[in-house]
Amino acid sequence: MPRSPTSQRLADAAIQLFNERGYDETTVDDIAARAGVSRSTFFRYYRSKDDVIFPDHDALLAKVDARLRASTADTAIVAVCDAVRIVLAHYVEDAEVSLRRYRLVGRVPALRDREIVSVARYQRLFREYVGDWLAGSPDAALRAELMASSVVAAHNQVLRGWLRAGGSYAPFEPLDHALQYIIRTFRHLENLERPRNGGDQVVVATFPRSADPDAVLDAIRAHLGSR
Amino acid sequence: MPRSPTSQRLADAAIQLFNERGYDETTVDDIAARAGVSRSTFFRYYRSKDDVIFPDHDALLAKVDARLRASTADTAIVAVCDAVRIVLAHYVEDAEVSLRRYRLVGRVPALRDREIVSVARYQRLFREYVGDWLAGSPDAALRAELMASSVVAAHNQVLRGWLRAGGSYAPFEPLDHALQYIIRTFRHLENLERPRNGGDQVVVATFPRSADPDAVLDAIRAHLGSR
DNA sequence: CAGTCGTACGATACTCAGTACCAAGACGAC
DNA sequence: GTCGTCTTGGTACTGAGTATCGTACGACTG
Repeated sequence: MPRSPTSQRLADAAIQLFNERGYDETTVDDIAARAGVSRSTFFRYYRSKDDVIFPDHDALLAKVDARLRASTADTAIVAVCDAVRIVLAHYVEDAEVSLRRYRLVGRVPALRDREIVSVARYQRLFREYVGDWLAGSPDAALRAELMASSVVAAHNQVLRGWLRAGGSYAPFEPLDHALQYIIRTFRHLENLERPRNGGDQVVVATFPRSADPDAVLDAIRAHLGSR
Repeated sequence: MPRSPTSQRLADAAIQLFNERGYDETTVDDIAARAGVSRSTFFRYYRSKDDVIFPDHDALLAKVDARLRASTADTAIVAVCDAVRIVLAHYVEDAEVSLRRYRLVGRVPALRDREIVSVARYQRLFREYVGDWLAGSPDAALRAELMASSVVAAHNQVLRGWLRAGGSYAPFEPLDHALQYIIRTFRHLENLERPRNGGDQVVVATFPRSADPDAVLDAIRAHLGSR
């Protein structure tokens, strides 16, 4: 859906004014005036003053949700990692807007809070998805929470790096790198949680050939932990 | 610091009214009136209307920060896991208040958002702490973000369970259980990240003896991943 | 062309959170 | 007694967000 011209003019006016005078120093009347419309019209297009900065989160959330539902991945964590790519892709798509918003949000605490809340919505979506997927398995809720928060954290980390660098590279390899961390991690966790079907499992640790034997023993003990 | 009587009366009045009429339907004037003070006085004790629900987050944050600085743990993740206990302990300490707040926050979106923002502050604190600790090691920022978010997620998960159960048990064993997940996980991650000093390392995968050979190959490939 | 219906806009008025400022009382120190 | 400080109340203001009404414009129909 192509945004209406009025909506676009309002967004442009808002960004301009926020950069000129700052966010708190800009009133909705100012924005409306510069866009050449009335205050009423502003609130018809945006529910609140900060909505003009975070417009399409709802649509993006819906897209992510759809992707999750349509996923054919064989693991919850893989499905979520796949879905989070959509989010990053969306930021990269109009890098201009993302960068302007990033610089603005960095200066205005109220907007930072608002962004945190938005991100939490994605995390919640992931958590519920993984929770359904794992339903019944031990510690399902906990693992769902951990997976969701990890994926979101990885995404945020990569996104922030990309934004700080001014969007000067394609951030998808870094994202995949980070997500590999997580996938390996949770595959590892699944192994930890899978002493079933008779326990006919061989546990092996890997060490540098030069390692101190005592260190090896300590590490093995730690690895086995409270299993 | 024992809270002043006026502050206490205001908090009580607010809770009462929020439960009677709902949060949005209660004005600051109402609260002040029921507490028998003026509106001005309310804003002297609480910066905003929702501050009356989330009072001592700043103090708690400071306590957590102090604990981190004083930590003698040998691993960043252990230090953070230790620090997060303070937070849970604080909730458990006055379970009454925690439970009332929990029930209220569950019904009021604005308060939920506010709580999310508060939690993010802890996460940020953890992230910076771990980031400093790991400074220089590969993927330090990413790992710091992951550790911080995981610890916070585990804490939230345990806390929510405890609150949902009406605070009917001591939540510290569940917390330790969850934190064990994380500590094992990140110890694992450190191992993955240590193919240095010559790379004279043997990589070994572990599988049930009954596993399908193709599945084994796939898993090994995935495990090696982008290493 | 005339009538009409729906939509988008402007204008006004209102509620309420949050800020700034000032005046009055309480209370101890001296 | 008086001075200074600390707390409170009162008053006025800004600005976000809501509700409502009237109206102009265009489209569609007869």
